[in-house]
Amino acid sequence: MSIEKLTNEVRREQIARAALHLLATQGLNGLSMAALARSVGIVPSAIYRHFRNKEEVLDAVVDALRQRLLGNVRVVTEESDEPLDQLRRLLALHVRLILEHHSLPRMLFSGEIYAGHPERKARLLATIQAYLAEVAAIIRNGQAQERVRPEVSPETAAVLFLGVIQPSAILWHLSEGTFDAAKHVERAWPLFRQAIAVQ
Amino acid sequence: MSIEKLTNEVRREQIARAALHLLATQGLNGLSMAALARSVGIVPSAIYRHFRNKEEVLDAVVDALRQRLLGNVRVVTEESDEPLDQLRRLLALHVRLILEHHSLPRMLFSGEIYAGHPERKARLLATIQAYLAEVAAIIRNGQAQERVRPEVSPETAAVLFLGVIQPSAILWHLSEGTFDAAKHVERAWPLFRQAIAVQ
DNA sequence: CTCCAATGTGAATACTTGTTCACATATTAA
DNA sequence: TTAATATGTGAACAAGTATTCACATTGGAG
Repeated sequence: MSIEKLTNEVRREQIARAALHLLATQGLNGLSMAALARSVGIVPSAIYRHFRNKEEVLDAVVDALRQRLLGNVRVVTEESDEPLDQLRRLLALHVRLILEHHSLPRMLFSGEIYAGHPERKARLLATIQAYLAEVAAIIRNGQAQERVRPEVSPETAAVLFLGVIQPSAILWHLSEGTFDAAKHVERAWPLFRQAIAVQ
Repeated sequence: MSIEKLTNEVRREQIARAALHLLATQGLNGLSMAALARSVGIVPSAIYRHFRNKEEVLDAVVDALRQRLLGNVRVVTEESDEPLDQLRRLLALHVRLILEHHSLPRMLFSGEIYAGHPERKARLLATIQAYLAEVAAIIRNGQAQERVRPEVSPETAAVLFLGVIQPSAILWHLSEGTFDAAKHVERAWPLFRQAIAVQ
């Protein structure tokens, strides 16, 4: 009956990861401090050694996800030079993010997480807009290389890019995996390409 | 200090409408029986004269929304014969639905409402799939009329159709109206059309 | 090895949750 | 007008919420 003690840094990350998982599987209502503590094997009050309150836990989750999203953009711009190819790869990475973290991206984009909390709401909007800006930049670059039609609005196309992924994430989650998100995105990509690419 | 009494039918609808509004503005967490009762000017226990429990309230909300969604499809098929025109109109109606009911469709499609409740989860999936099937039917009809390219998968295109609307609904809600959903959809429509239509 | 700060515990806090029940009032039918 | 029924009230409920606090235990630095 020995109590295992972990250093703050480690526990903090462990808690954030568990919170992310709870949020993805059970929704915001499922993320109680009690449930969170149970899922990492400690007592609720112990969480407060690592986080000031629940707000800080949620902020950590949002931060973690923002890093993953923007990290994906960095990866594809390093892997490829061709804008349309970059977008195709980004789509695949985003799908993998969804499959890994269950439906957390769905949650991020659903806005459930911020309900009634204007401060985090703003941070969430900023995160999504940062991601959109990166996608728009890729599309703008595609226009410079004459791969994307010039009359296409990069901002509009970027939002539509999100639309390629998001509904499939929801359907995948709702159908408990029956709906194949990866396959859908694979099929939707040619449509998106047709929507923005030259000829 | 006279207590106003309404007939079951009226009160039921009033409660369902208030629940819908609470859900749209505050999220699932904001929809407590206490808050719901307060918003219609009665005491929490009085709700149980009209609904067996909270489940039944949520079911009523989902039902109301399903009727609106499928009703929109019926409207556009009566208003127009040209499939692409039908889709354009359906898009506009869906946007109006979002603007009216704040972000309830966002919520429906986000899956927040069912978290941890498999029975309603299934009903929700069925609702969305019914809507998708209607959209796919329009697209299939478009292929028969040689307005939509034959190699396009109607099911995939229907999901992408959702993707035209959904992200904009979220951004509109997150940005507190700063992001103009109607304008985005207006601009995204030519892209979607380009994606599926014959040139 | 000893001591101390860091980490975990369990009880207690005040509040909110959904729901039930006996009672009161308003509306409707006889 | 009276009686019956539908609707609303307020108190009580057990369970769950986030959070605080005094105390116990651990791991590592001296």
